[in-house]
Amino acid sequence: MPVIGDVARLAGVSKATASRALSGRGYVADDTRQRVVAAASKIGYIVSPDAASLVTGRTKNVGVVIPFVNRWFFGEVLEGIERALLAAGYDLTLYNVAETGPERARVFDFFLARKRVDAVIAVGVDLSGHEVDALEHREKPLVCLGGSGGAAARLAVDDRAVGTLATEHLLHLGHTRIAHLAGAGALDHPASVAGQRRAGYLEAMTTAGITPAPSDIVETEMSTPDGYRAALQLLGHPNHRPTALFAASDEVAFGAMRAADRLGIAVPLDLSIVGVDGHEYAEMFDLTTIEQYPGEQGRLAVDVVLRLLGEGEVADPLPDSGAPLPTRLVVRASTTRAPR
Amino acid sequence: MPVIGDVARLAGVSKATASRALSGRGYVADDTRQRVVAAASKIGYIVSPDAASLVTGRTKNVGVVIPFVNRWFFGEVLEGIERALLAAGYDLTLYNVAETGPERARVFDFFLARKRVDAVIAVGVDLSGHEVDALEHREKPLVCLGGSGGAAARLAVDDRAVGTLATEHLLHLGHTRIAHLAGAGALDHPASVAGQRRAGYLEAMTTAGITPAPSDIVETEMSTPDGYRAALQLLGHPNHRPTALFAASDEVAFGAMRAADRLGIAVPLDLSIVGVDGHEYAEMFDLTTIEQYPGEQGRLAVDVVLRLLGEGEVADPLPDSGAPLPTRLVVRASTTRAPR
DNA sequence: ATCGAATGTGGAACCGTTTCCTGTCGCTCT
DNA sequence: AGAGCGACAGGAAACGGTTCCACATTCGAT
Repeated sequence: MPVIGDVARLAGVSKATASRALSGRGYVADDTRQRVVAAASKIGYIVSPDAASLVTGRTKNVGVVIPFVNRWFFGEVLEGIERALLAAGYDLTLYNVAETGPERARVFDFFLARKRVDAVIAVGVDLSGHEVDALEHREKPLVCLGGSGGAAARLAVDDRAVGTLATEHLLHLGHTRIAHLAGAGALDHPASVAGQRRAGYLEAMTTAGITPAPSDIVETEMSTPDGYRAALQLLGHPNHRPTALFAASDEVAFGAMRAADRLGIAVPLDLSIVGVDGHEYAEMFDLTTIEQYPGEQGRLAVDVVLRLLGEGEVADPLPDSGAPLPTRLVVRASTTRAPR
Repeated sequence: MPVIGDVARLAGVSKATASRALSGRGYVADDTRQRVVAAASKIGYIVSPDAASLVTGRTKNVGVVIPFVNRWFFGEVLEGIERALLAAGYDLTLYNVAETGPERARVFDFFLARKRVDAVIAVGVDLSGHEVDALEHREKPLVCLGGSGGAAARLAVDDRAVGTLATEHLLHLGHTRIAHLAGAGALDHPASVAGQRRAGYLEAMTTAGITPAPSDIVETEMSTPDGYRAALQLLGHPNHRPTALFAASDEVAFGAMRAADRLGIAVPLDLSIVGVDGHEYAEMFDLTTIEQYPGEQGRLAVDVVLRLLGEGEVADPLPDSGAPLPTRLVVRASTTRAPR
């Protein structure tokens, strides 16, 4: 395997000059540079990133910690991040970390603490103070996308407003008995995505002067199968039933639609359903939803990270760091006016 | 940031001994090791993987190239790989590479060619000879999971048999007019997953003495929305319709079920549907499917990779390298006897 | 008692880059 | 004409580990 010394010899220059010519830093005469580049490509030279980052301290690699890869939202974010990072010449090291536990601690204390990543993007994970400190102490920039606990740069949708908006949409349609399939984990972290959406729901209901029955709020994982289960539980009592349902995510909503179908409840005639995410399937299922744009969010997170790393060329200005990420209510056929 | 010299000094030993004590290679007296370890943890020492891999030539990092992260099958595989790699102390660098093109070439010629990964796992990607060579030339082990073109270690389901099995299931139920929603890309790569499943379907039909009408084979992307579109096209002519449908994947099958619902076609009364994958939602949708176990497949791929890397501790024996990965037909309510 | 192997430790070389420091030009400015 | 500066190139010192080699000790076997 050729090394830079080989390139230098072939081009008739010193290692120092070869390095400068290839990296584009420092003064190199134009024809010299050309000779070096030609020599390098001739013998198929490729720099050793290990050697380079050993001396520069930069690895051109960012770590992504993400609790799921197989939930639509997270998958989209991951794709967005990957694409943007690749375009910037960065590698992406994936840490799929869900629950708290020894495995998670190992990721933070061992994997991320090593010098292998220049920065970390945490998506949808509720970081402990200890975890944030560990990163900060190593001087690794940290960007949080959603989730909670991050003291650092944070990008997030206003999930409370999302919850309010979804609920108000149903209220405006005349519904009063509005149930909520709430994302679990809300209790541990009231600041979490699911907790915020639930808070927004409660706020809208309270503002409308309605107190939801406790049995009208059912916790569920943010998945279709569990949404199905939760919806069966919620809708199982035929005598008195909600006329509308705010599902904490589109995937939950799909499960609820399936449950309604199974129970012979017509959507939207007997039950209006609204979800959150703008899932790829939402259009097919005619689901009213509050869209967010996870792929774009991932791209944005990369923008911020690159800026934090002093990668100068990023042209577009930073989005107002405080401002929440955009969302949009898309009304489809799964919601309609409340029956009299 | 502490370096190994600091640890050595604090423990009163040489760098060499400290290194041996921490890595567990070579002879170190037991009490010496303890002193070194204590010193290391006291000052929070963590090895620099760059420095280590510079000299050893091993990075403890494997690259995964995968065309989608947001299709269920691929997401599951990725999760399985991640978990297994993490457990073995390896990092996973993700390359989300779909189409052929300059971006893909860049991944293979630049990213993967550098010394940053010890090996590559390619899942579901049809590798060109050039791409395989590039890796081989750098002496990087390559494990292919599904996909085609890999000359190297390959793990795969027998997708032709899967196609046959699914079709035979429908034939046994008395169906004769059996349509197929075929995964696209089959033409470019007849050896691809989708191409094999289609071949299996054709084989079973031919064996049964049936020649499917060309309009009964519709190509679709392996996604629910596109399955929906394709099924609408397939089932749109009310006069003569298939009584059964073999969808190239569960996700396609879900789209087809939705399309049937939309068209007022009852499943399974008017139309039996069988899919492939064992998708997380299959049970909820009562979908008959041929399960495969992508998470497990990912774990297996990691096993093979680790073995190729000479990671000795992996206890369980290699699965017979030629043998196809396991699958299982799971019959649910989406298939039933053909109407008379 | 002697020898060889096994065990334990340290010094120094090495991995492949980047970058600091020097040094040589050739040019412009005073 | 001499000083000063910018462009260019090379030697050598890092970066932070691992491992080869040499050397010292202990111990069991002959």
